[in-house]
Amino acid sequence: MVVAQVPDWGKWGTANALLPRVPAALRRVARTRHFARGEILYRRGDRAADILCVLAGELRLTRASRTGTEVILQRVRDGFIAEASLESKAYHCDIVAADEGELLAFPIAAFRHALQHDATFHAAWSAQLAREVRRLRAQCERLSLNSAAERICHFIEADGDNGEVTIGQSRKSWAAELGISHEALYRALRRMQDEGALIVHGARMRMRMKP
Amino acid sequence: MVVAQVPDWGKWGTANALLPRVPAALRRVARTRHFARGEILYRRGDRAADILCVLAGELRLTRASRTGTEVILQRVRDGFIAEASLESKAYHCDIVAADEGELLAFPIAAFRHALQHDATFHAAWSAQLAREVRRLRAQCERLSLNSAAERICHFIEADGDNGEVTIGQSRKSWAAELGISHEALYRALRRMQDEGALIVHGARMRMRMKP
DNA sequence: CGTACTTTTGAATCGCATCAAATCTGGTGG
DNA sequence: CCACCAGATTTGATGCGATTCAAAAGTACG
Repeated sequence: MVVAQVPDWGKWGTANALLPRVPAALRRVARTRHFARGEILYRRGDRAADILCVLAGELRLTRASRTGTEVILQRVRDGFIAEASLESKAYHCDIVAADEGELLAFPIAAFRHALQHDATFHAAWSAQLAREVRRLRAQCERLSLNSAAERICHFIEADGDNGEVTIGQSRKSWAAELGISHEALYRALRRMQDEGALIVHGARMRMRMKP
Repeated sequence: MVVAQVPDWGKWGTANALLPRVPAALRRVARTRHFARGEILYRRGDRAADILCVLAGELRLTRASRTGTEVILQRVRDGFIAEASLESKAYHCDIVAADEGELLAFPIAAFRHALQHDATFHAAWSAQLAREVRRLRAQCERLSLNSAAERICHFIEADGDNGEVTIGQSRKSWAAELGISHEALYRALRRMQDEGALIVHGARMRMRMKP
């Protein structure tokens, strides 16, 4: 792995809630790594040696079904990814770079040690896991809806702010996150616009209230 | 809430990994509660006052979609449920009893205090959250499959043991967990049996390897 | 023995997946 | 600057599988 000492902690950790709570001893053993778009950082089954935190770009936790379709399980642009790997010997998913960027890698043993000896940090970590649990429950709920339009509405309500959301990705990969084909997504968006239920401006879209 | 002092800690906690790690101070403030089949213990939006642990029977974390379909997000017969409520003021889902049974309720403030002061307990709690994260990711992956047969196979591989699984619930509610209608489940099971891909014995079923 | 619920099968309908193809886009190199 | 390419976007046609509504048969329980 291409690594380097972390140069400056001050510039990171503004958006992510957990990073500022990382204790000094753990910071000292963290390494940065640059990644290119499309790069596969870890594969399912690889030994889980590090806890990863995305600083720039985008990483995704994915799994390929038997038929070859890629399922997006987590999508992170700022913060920790694959948090559950702390408790297992190997990664259970692939970790791929959707956008060129940079990550922080914390050796797992040091990470465990820090949690064990810093209750504040441990509390922040638990809160992070709880957030991820809630996010995943919302995603399960969304995937249980059986029309494309319903999933789109659910996404805007859950991930958006007051009926408005900005899609931070291509529509094609948004479709994968919603568990539908990209054609179905395009058509559903078109129909919803025609019916006046949705207003689309590029990557920003807004639900319209029913009369 | 109908509560009572916990009579005997020795009889609980054999199957669940976390319960034996609960420190004494927290045990002293725990209460038991009996629940009847069909009872709704908490509704979405209710203030989250307790962390719940199922001792007997079955509790489910559910959410109703706009169209009225019930989505099953978690199903627990032995262990903690709605763990993420530790981090929020209110429950985000309904908690309903699928089978008559009994639960332990830990006041949230005392639970937080115990985590903060007992690193071993806190580590066990984090591990529990991580397990739930992995379980939910598997469920998301399953719900991303778009045929009933594929979801059945995925369930047997993920929740079963070496291609064999015992369904601990009615097929109707299994269908809800798989995100398909119960008719589709019956038909898919029938087709898979006819094709020789699956052997069904009541609640137990086994995948057959391809030649 | 009746009631409530699950299990099972049938028929009709609808929406999504899939394959195909055209257009548009951003980025690369000549 | 333009040609070119890869990938995203968009539209069309077709078939399949799931949903839905309906109804019968089986099962558990008081």
